[in-house]
Amino acid sequence: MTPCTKCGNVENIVRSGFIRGKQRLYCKGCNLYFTVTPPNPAAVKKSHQTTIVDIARVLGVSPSTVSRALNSSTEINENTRLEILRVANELDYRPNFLAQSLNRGETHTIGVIIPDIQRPFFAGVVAGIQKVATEAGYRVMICQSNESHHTETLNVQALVTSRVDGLLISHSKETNSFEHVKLQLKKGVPIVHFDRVCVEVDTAKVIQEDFLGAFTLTEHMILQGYKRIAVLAGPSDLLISNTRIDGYRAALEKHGMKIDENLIYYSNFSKDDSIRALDFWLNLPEKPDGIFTIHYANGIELIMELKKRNIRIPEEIGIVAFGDELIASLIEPSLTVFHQFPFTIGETAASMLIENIINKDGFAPYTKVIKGELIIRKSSLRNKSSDITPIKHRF
Amino acid sequence: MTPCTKCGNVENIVRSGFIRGKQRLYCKGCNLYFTVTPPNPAAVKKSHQTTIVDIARVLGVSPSTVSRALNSSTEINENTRLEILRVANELDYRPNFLAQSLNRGETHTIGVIIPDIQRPFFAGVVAGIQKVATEAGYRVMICQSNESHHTETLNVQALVTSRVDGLLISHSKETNSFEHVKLQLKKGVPIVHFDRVCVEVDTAKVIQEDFLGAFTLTEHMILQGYKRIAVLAGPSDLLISNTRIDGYRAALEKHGMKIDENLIYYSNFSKDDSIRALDFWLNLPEKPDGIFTIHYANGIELIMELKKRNIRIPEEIGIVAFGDELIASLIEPSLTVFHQFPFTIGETAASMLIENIINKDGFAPYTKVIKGELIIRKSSLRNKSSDITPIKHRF
DNA sequence: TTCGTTTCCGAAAACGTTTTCGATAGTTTA
DNA sequence: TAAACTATCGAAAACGTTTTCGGAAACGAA
Repeated sequence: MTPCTKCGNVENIVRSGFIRGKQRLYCKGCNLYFTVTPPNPAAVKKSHQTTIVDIARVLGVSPSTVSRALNSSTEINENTRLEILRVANELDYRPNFLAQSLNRGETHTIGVIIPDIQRPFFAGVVAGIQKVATEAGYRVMICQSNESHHTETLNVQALVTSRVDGLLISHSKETNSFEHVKLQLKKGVPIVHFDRVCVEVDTAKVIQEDFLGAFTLTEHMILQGYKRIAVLAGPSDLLISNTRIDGYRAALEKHGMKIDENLIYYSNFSKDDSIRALDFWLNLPEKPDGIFTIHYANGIELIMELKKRNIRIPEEIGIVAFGDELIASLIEPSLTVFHQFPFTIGETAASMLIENIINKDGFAPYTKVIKGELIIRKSSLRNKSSDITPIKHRF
Repeated sequence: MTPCTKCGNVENIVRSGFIRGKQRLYCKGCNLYFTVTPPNPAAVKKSHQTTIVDIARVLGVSPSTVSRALNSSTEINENTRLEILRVANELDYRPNFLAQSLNRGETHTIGVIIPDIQRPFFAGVVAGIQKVATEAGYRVMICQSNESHHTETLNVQALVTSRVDGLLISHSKETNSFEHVKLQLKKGVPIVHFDRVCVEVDTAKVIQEDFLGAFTLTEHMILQGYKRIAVLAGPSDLLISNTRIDGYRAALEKHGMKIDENLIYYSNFSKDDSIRALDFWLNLPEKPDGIFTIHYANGIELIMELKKRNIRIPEEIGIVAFGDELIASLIEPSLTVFHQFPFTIGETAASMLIENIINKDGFAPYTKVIKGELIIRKSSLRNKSSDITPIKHRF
């Protein structure tokens, strides 16, 4: 029989069931349970990344000393430091980020939640974020909500579970409750909103000149002689969409034009919706002679659709849009836009977040507005002399 | 004086220097060193995320039991499991990802290195990667090399330090040595290459039909009657650029046309380079009548430039390009392309990598080719009848 | 009953760092 | 020439999990 692992005796051994598939034994003398484990013939030591302990073992010092050398603490002799660094280099030592983060309680990672990385605007923002983050020694983890409220909630949870040091959020167009961000904010997670912000949460924010941009675009049209200007808006829940509509209204009011609610069409930004809006407007007794789209992509779609229908731009219908991309300047006719600077928005948001992370307690949320720029192109230009220079309004 | 912390005696105490700013004492009786620490009046317990230990304390069980309940182990009573889950939910418990990863030795995170997130192709790839990764329960960490070899190397290091479970790489156009990936591969880090792959490293790869696509585009031009077809290539180090040139050569050879090396212009993909190439070709004694660009963006640039110079497309010069974007179909004239499917490439690469991660030992690297598609548009179409259907060549 | 069995749980090690607190030898000061 | 000090190092705790191993009670069958 098998002897007891403690007393080595055989007679007191009784079997005591199976545990995890292995026979279990009990020594009545020693009052000891044990299982018989085959001596594990190939106890192969897993080849692993070299650790601080490896270095310590090589040099016969303690792990603490190695840690001190690596972190260039003062409490270490210059010669041992050099020696440790040499060995570390020799063994291609890389600190284990997980262990470091766990110990320090910070990951030096920031989480980003955007609706869709494939939209050039957000890609630009991400690039800006990465630039600033990298320079400050932060990693970036990106999640896409795909314009879904639910996915956005999951993203927030996933990033918090990953213990990111802070969160950068641009909400999905669906999002109409903000409990998921409030919860994290209450827990002390630094959060900065950008572009699609929400007012009911007290976070730092980076926004565009939504109101002024819309105002400028609309006024540009008015000065060009457009009489009935329609708006292709976004979802009625979306803040930036509403702010832009407000800018549109303000411009009309300033110039004493009355506002026709029929000309404001709420869409979900999809191409189908754009065409539905167009159909709706063209069936109106009084058709619009100009269209302002909240989202530049819809402007492009409308241009294509109008061309298909042989409606001349800008003679019969003029078009202006919020936002800009290369394609807006290359399409025929080129699209008048209120140009935004996504890269700058990303840079700004990232540096605000890092500021918040570093100065966690003393940080007071504030809002920063990134300036945009009216770019007049052919899709709206009827009267070349009157309005060739952008109007500079500042409220 | 201060009494000894051990014997409580006062007479044997002598001062023994300062350490970290605080007076240090020595008890000769006890042979004990100690420092006087002010009792720390406000020992505020940091408000922290609830841990497994918190839950354990609440219920009077051990942390191991909580862990088992959370991981739905079998070795736990159903009632205690439910109770633990209830408390965990009540306290809004989130497992600490860092601790989990450190313990398990895997992060469930994959690292992605791309040249530039702002290029629609790579944004599409990233979206595809994210979809597959999310479904498989993996997080994604994205780095941009900005087309710099050095940055790419740093990216690899940063991701490995973060202990990602695997790496997805598309090389920068500058990269001409691959030691940084070889090193990680030797360490056992699973790596999958996509698009801009490298042959000298034995990794799984996802590539496009570079050869066939170029061949198809070139043959299309030949069938359309083009006689002198130029190529705007990429950097001469870049593999995919060379493969595409090979496809071009093969098509010419197949149709018995001789290859003029003057017509192959190596560029770094920049707009300036495109225009330089055009100038070069237009000053040739025998000008080209067709241009094939390795990168679709250069095709767009050339169309704009040719229009500016009042050179008719495709009558005087036709243009085809590798790669596709919305803009290629909207520009006037629309651009004939070999369409690629970035999203599919991302999906495929991600699932190959995850396959590699899961089956680390048994994984044999293989290469997958994502099919493309010839889309004939106006920029090359001279003879509408002869070549209206894409040619389907499969080698 | 009595022994083999199963079920459920706790103690403790482990993951790789950083950090706190002491300890020791050598160095300076009185 | 002690006493006070400095420079440098090690031991051990801590971060929050998971996992291994063993203990104890309850259960089943002979």
